Amino acid sequence: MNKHAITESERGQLLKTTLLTGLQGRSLQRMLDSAIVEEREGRSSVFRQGENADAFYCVLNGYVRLFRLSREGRHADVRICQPGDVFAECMIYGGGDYTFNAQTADTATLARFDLGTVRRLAEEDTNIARAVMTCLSQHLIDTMHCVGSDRLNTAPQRVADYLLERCPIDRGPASVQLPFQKNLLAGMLGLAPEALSRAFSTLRPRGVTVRGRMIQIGDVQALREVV
Amino acid sequence: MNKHAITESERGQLLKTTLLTGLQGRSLQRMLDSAIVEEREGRSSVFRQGENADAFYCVLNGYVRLFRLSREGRHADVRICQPGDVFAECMIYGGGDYTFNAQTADTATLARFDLGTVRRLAEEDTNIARAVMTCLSQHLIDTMHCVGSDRLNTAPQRVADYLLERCPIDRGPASVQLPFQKNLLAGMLGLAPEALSRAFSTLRPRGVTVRGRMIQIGDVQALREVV
DNA sequence: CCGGCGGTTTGATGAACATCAAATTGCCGG
DNA sequence: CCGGCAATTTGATGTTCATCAAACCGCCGG
Repeated sequence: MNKHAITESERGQLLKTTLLTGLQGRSLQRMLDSAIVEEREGRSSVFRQGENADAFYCVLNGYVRLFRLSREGRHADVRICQPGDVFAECMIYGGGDYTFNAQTADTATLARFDLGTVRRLAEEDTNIARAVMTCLSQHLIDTMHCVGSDRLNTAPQRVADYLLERCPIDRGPASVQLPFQKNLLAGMLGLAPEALSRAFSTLRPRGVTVRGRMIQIGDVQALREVV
Repeated sequence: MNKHAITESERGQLLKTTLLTGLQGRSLQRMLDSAIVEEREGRSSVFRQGENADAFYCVLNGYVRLFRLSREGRHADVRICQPGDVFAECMIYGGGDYTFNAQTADTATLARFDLGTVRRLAEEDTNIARAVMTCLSQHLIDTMHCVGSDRLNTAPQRVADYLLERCPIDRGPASVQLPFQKNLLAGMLGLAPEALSRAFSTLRPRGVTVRGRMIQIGDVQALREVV
């Protein structure tokens, strides 16, 4: 793993993250100054469940799986983080140990923030406190949505939801390019990879065709009926 | 629904909520001053999904279901709130509309906080900001735990988890008194009531006996093996 | 062009859980 | 103590999804 201070292009990516967007001037600079950039290999562990929490992260590039392991060794993704996402920021005020594992899915660039430092900054600087609260709030809303979605919708419905959410248009045909392996999408939707594949098959009569990472949607309106 | 300013005994209960515990002095007083207490009947709707969000709540007494409805009318609980819990606080900085429904399960006493007012207080008062962040963080950690638990554990394991978490002791026999109907427990664990009942049956050979709301555990150690 | 490898799909099977219906229990007011 | 109602349990059944195994595909290095 390669650690270094922040470069100009990384600065641009950091500005797009849920945490730093909305910050400017002195507040922004303080946050940027406290960041350390890490270049990581694929499948590298960022932290493990049970370890003492000392940092949280922004994803600049690549993907990170957050997951838990059962005693018997089964594996369940809790969240898939993309560029722009922030993770483990709940530990700033959550204290104690990490409650899940984090592992890069592919080579990834992360910005690391020290928990204590940011906690101090948040207490001094109202703007930073607001940024943290906004980030936590959005994250909580998303996670509650995830619980509801898991409990309410079947696999094809969750897949249709995902596709519709990144559909630029409202009606007629469209195409969606998956930003990562189907493997990760399965984890994001709480499915085994096989189940994702079958969910796509189920959607085929509804006008969804799959070619690698490229998904063609015959009619967006029609797909909306599935959900 | 009966609305009134805060009484002395309600004050005591509010102090125990995730949000106000940790606050004192002037900061605490500001929050208390902004609260309105609502006495509600059972099954009364606190707010609905899609409505413009203008308030969040602390539960002083009784229970509140947070749930989503599918288009076909199916129903899924996202969270069951108990006395001491705070809900919809993610809207302080989440903005926009409520993303789920809230309904009292039984007669309940809630403290209502105006979103705009508390947002303003949080910007002025570092202590209040810290309280909000702590509350959001804990809530987020719990909700992520819920996602992982739903995806990783079977019904009997989730029930065992629940029982063990409110078990005062570490080994030997114990008993746990459910604070509410099994109906609510089922919703909390993401199960149909029938599935909860069957989960208890599954645990019977492991030394768990059920008599109404009173659950007897033969050996806590043994139950821990189930998880 | 060939072979190999990882990711994906397909097939077969079983476990877990929802759903519907009916029996049972618990609880409350009379 | 007796209904009566709601909550819970039990039974029967079907759906959904995980799991294991095998086939398939795309991609890359030789």
